Amino acid sequence: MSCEPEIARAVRERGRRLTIQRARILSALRHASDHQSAEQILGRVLDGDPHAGISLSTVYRTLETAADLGLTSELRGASGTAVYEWTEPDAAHHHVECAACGRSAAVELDSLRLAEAEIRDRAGFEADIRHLAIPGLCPDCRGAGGEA
Amino acid sequence: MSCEPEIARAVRERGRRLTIQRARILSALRHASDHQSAEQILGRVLDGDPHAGISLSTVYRTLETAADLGLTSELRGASGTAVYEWTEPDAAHHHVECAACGRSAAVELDSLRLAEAEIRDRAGFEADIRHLAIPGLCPDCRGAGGEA
DNA sequence: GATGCTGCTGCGAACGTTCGCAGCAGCGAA
DNA sequence: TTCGCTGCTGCGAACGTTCGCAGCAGCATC
Repeated sequence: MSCEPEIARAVRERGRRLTIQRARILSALRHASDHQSAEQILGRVLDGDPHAGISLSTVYRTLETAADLGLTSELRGASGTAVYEWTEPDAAHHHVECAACGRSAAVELDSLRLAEAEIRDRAGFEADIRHLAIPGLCPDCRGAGGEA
Repeated sequence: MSCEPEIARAVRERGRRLTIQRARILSALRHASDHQSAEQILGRVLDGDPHAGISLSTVYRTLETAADLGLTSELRGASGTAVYEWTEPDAAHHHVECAACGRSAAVELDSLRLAEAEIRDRAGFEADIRHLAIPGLCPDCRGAGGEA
């Protein structure tokens, strides 16, 4: 489990170095079934090896680097705490997050491709809407009378 | 300038209290020409009256309350620092922010209304896409070869 | 105008995240 | 295999933001 050739290749391919810390952090995130906060990821790494001696700064930096490489993506929900997930290349998707209970769901939104075109036309910007956290209300909280 | 009847009405209409602090903070944001960070808003208030004695906590809380009332909206860009703007009720719009230089532009995106329907159909969530900060590259930075 | 309820405020501590720095270690070259 | 460059790391401080608490003050009522 110290190898993960896919990770190693992806990191080195773009001139980045593969350190033990990066391998462990990315491996932990990859095998997580859910979104993970930086602290949770560090917990998982230290769970596997309490002597790993990895700092939270390194987790943040690794996740930033990995996002840059397209391996992971960051979501900043209403809670304020950022969560991270492993990005399967073929699974472009978006997240809706309930403003009342915090639950989130993944949806693929074709209409956002139109939005990219709209943005290019109207503002000249090249938008990047591959991952987006959209606020809303989940079915349960809608039924319960919203957030009020 | 201590009155601003529109603000007073909007605040009281929903059972909130109109305090001097709220009036000053919201007035400052309303007359700002641009997005303002919490600290900038506090600066503007203290500029007008150095003895106002308003704390940063109050600025944050007021902005949260006002967002709840629909008077203001919060944007969390890539910079990490939240900025706030006065919300004209008829000017629903979205923001594109350049990941390279930080510049931002406002666009109205009709396609996002489709996205709301898509989200309702596929996830059952009632999405709220009135204000959204979308990452991207501005025309200048696109021309300059992007961020790579 | 005086009174009471309770929502709002200032303070300071705490949280999650980023930054600067000195030293370490991955990777290519010899 | 050894060496050197420089990208990466751990540490700790700093940043922007949120939270808990005790006291203050807006507003309704009399």
